[in-house]
Amino acid sequence: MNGPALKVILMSATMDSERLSSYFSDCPILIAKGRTYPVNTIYLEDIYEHIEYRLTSQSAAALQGGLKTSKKHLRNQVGSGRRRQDLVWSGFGDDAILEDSLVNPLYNESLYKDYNAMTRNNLALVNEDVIDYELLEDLVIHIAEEGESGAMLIFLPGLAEIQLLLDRLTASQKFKDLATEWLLALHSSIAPDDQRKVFRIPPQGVRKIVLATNIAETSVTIPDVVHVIDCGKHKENRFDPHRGMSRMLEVWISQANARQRKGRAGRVQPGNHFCLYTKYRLENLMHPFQLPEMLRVPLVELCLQIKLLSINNMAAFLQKALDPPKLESVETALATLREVGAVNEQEELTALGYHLAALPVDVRIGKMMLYGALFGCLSPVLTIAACLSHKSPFLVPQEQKNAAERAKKAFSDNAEKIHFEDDAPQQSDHLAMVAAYNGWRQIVTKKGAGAARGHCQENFLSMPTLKMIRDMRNQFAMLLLDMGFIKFSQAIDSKAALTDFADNLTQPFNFHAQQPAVIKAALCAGLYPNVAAMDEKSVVEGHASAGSRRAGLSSLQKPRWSDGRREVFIHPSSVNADVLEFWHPFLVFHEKVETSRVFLRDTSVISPYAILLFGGAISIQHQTGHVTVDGWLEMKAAAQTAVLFKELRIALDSVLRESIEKPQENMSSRSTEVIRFIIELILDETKIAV
DNA sequence: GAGCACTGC
Repeated sequence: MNGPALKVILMSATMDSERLSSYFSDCPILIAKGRTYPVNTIYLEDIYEHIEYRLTSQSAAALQGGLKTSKKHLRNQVGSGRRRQDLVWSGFGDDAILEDSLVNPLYNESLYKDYNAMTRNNLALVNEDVIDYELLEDLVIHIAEEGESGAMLIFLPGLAEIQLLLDRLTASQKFKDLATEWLLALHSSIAPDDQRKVFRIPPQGVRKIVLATNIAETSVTIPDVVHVIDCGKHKENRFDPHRGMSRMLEVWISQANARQRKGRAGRVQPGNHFCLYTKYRLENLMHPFQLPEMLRVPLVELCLQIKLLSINNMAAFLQKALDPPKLESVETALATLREVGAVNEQEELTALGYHLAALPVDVRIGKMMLYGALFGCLSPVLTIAACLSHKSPFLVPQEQKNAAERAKKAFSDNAEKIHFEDDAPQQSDHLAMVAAYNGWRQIVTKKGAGAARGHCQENFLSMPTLKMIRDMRNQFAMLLLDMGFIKFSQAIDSKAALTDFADNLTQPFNFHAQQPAVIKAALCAGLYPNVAAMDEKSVVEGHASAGSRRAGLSSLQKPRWSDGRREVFIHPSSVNADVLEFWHPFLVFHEKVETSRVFLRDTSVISPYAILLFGGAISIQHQTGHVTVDGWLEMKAAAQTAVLFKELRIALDSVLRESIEKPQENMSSRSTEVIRFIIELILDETKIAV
């Protein structure tokens, strides 16, 4: 056949067609697009030109100061009376420095010859890196008063910014005088029912104004939008392979994002796209496309899948990708696979790696599921796995924040005392998820969907998320069954009985499903080395009797935590955020994200036993009676106890190897004994004093 | 004292 090769590419609706075309410039690509109307673009300079707005050196200074995105900082930035003070606080105390910093280094007089003096003044002073809420407010009011009818859609980077503008508009007298507006927020953490409100059509004479994140860029389409206001920024999650964690950064959008946002205006009639950035920035400073995903995310799962294809030279293979990742990123991913035990020192896929590749989850979550099956706590571990890989079922409606937090805390405190045999507060976000899911599941089966919906309302749970969690649990359970990790005490006779079999508490894989200590041990075994330890100075021996599990560690102030390399913070949404007294000085977590600080999203307090059994290398300091795990996790233990744990670890490793290499076969009686002994140890820590 | 958004085996 002659002529250019024909390439057929199936595209999802959200794929960036223009970026794709740029990759395949050698052959024509036909792109089908929905019908749209022309959209008029109004840049920052045009906004300044057309609305009465003067950026004074005072207000510009406030914009200069607010480079950080913390909420406190956001609030300071927009407060009108305290700007001078804020400047001092920001380190701009000296007026001479202040004046210097007010000059926009990007300002190019020659570009704006045809604009009026005030516009030029504003452009010379403005710091585009900071969102100007005063301008935003004026612009919204301007459009509300004079713009043609139709909904307004405002793109902002995050929830804090949405709330800030919402508060500003509600407080604005001018805006109140209009009294004909619908103000709505759109964000992924808003309950689906509230999200749906953005689709309603307002009555004649009322204008709908939606404040949204980039959820409205592709995921949610509001048909009647006529005016788009684009602040030009969004948040991006970037994985830093060097530090081994993700960071949420507020960055400039790309030209492609800007095009997509603009397109949100012209779906029912010609529209307007108001940009809070200059034409110069769009054309010369913004990247044509967003940083490709392969360069932003951890490559662990991708590398595991590639290993499964028996491709040995990982780095060379990935260099063939459209956007080859950095070598460092590949190295980090391989190091994680080695750490988890999915590949050996020679980088060959192990039996464990082979099983993990078949599970559609993060490798550590996959490992946690295998441990859950082996240690008889499958049901709760599947729930935790589903929550961590999808999303938490807990809702936090802004208006009922405190009540929602109390509801979650009640699940963690095991308030109903029906989910776990241990009735103590569990200090665990993960066990709160389990309690919430189990409670919901019981109500669904006993009283039906209607009652369950009421239960969700009362307890601030998301019904769609719980349903998704249920489906994911079933999927995971079927995969584990196929692999041979799930064994029934008596054969299941029909396919129907397999539905929700993972919930069956009479089966061996669930013998310990109601014992928090066992579940937490499985968590630690899977998620390790994602653990944090209380700062030495924060550890104060508690009031209860020594040696007892209830001993507790009390601290008058909030304890400080470390991941071994830096100070880390329990995320404020965690049930452990305000706890002063912990059962043990150790936490296990799944995700560590840096925003304003390094936060641990979901945490569970775990005992030193879990770390001794499932953590890294144990080293014993015979003289001092201290044991160190992985060189930084320190605990007190008699030398002979530590030696016993070291031996137990060797026995456990061989049991795991046996069951992972031949999951279909029944475990040898010795292995069964080892597992039984370890579970006894986990359940009754007084057996060996640590 | 804080939460861009998707997807898939």
